[in-house]
Amino acid sequence: MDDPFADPTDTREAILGAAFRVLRDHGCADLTIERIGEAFDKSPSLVYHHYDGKDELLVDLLEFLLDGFESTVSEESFDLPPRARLDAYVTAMTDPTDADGEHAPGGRFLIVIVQLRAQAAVDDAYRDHFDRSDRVFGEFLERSVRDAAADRDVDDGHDVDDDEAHRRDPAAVAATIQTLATGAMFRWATTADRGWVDGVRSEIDRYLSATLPMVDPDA
Amino acid sequence: MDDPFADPTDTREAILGAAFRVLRDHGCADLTIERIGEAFDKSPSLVYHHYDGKDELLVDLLEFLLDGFESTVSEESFDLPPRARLDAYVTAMTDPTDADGEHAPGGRFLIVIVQLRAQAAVDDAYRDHFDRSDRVFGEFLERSVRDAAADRDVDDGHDVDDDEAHRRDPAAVAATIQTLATGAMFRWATTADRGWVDGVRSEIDRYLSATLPMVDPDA
DNA sequence: GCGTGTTGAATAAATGTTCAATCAAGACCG
DNA sequence: CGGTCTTGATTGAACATTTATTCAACACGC
Repeated sequence: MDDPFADPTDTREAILGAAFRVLRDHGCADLTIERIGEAFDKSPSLVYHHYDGKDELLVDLLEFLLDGFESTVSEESFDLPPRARLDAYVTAMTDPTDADGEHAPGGRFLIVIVQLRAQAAVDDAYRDHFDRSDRVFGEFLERSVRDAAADRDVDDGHDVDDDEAHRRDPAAVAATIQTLATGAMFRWATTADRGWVDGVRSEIDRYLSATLPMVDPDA
Repeated sequence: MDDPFADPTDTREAILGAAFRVLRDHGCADLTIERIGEAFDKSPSLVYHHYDGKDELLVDLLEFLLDGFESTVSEESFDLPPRARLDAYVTAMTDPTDADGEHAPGGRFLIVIVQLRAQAAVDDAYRDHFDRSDRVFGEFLERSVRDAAADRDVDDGHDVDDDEAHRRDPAAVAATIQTLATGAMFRWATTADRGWVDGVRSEIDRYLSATLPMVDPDA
C-alpha cells in the first residue's frame, strides 16, 4: 500500500491520510496545516475541529501507522513457518516495492516512518512509540528465531551443538536481523542507490542458514 | 566528539556549530535562523552576511559534517590492520559513547546526521550527499574486507575454499556491514533502549570471523 | 577613512489558531 | 407529512505569532 489511507472511513482518517501524503512528498520541514488542508481538499480550519493542534495530529498519525504496521506484519506472518516469517519481515523492510501487491507496505510508506522516526531523536513523545514498536518486533523476531531453531532440531533429528562456545543467543540473532532491516529501511528511504540490496539480502539468507542451527531454542 | 565545533576557527564555522547544536537539541522542525543566532549568541542577521539563506547553510553543514566524518574514519583507520578497520567502523557507528574515551556522549553527533539524512528522503540536494557518502564508506569497507580476507589467506598459509558455492562476494559482505552499522546508528539515535547493542556487536564479530575466510579477495 | 564584522529595527510572508456563520442530515414533534 | 431543532461537518475571514529576509547604521582594527 503506497497509501494506507486509500479509502478513509472517517474524516479523521482522511486528515491523517493527508498528513501522511504531505510528509511523504515534502518532509517534516514543510508539514503545515495549510498544506494538509490542500492535500485532502478541505479547509485548514477543519483540522482543528478534529484535533487540538499539529502535535496531537502527528502523534495520532504515528500511533495509527505503527499499529497498522505491527498488525500487518504479525497477522500476515502468523501462518508462515518461522524461517519464512523472518524472511517476510526482512523483505517488508528491505525492498517494499515488490512485496505482495495489495496490502504490502509500499516503499514510500517507509519514507514517512523514517521522517517520524528521525523526530524521535529529539522528541520524547515520539521516542516512546518507537521504543514500543521496536520491542514488539524484537519479540516477534526472537520468537521466530527460537521456533526456527526448534524446527531445525526436529528436521535434523538431533540436538543442537552442545559445545557451549558455539551456542548463539536467540535474542542477539533477532536483534541483528532487526538492526539490519532497520538499516536497510533507512538506506532505502534516503539514497537513490539500490546496488546493495541484492547482496545484503543474500548475506542475510546465508547468515540465517548458518546461524539458526546453532541457536539454542531454550536459552 | 560531542561537538565537532568546539573551537571554531572563523565566524562561518561558528555559525555551522550553532546550527549543529540546534539540530542536535531541537530537530529539524524547530531549526530557525533566530534559534541559530541564540545558539552562538550573535544576531540572526549575521547569518545572512555569511550565507545566502537557510538552505545554503544547511547544505554547507551537511558537506562539512560528512567530510569530517569521512576523513576521521579513514585517516584514523589507515594504519590499522584491515579486520581492525572494520571493527573501528562498526564501533564508531554502533556505540559512539566510548569511541575515544575523552568525551562522554559523542553519540549526539549521530543525532544530527540522522536528522539530515531523514531530509534526504524528500530532498534531492541532500540525497546526493548521502549517496556519495555511502559510496565512499562502501568502497572503504569493501577494500578492508578484501584486505582482511587476503591477510587470512597468508596467515593460514593456504588458499580460500575453492568451492564456488561457498565463495562470498566482498562487496556483499561490505554492504551488509554498512547496512548493519547504519541501522545501529538509526536505532541508537531514535530509541532509549540499548539492550540490543552488545548482542549485535558480538554477532557482527562472529559473522566477520566466519565469513572473511570465505571471501575471495580477487572476486 | 575603509573594509569587515556586527547589530537592531523594519518588513513581508508564512503559519498556527480562533471563531462566528453556513450547510446537510437526521431526530423529534405537531 | 411538514416543520423545527440539533448535531456535526465545513468554511472563510480574522488574528497573533513566528519566520525569513533586508537594510541602514554602528564598531573597530588597519
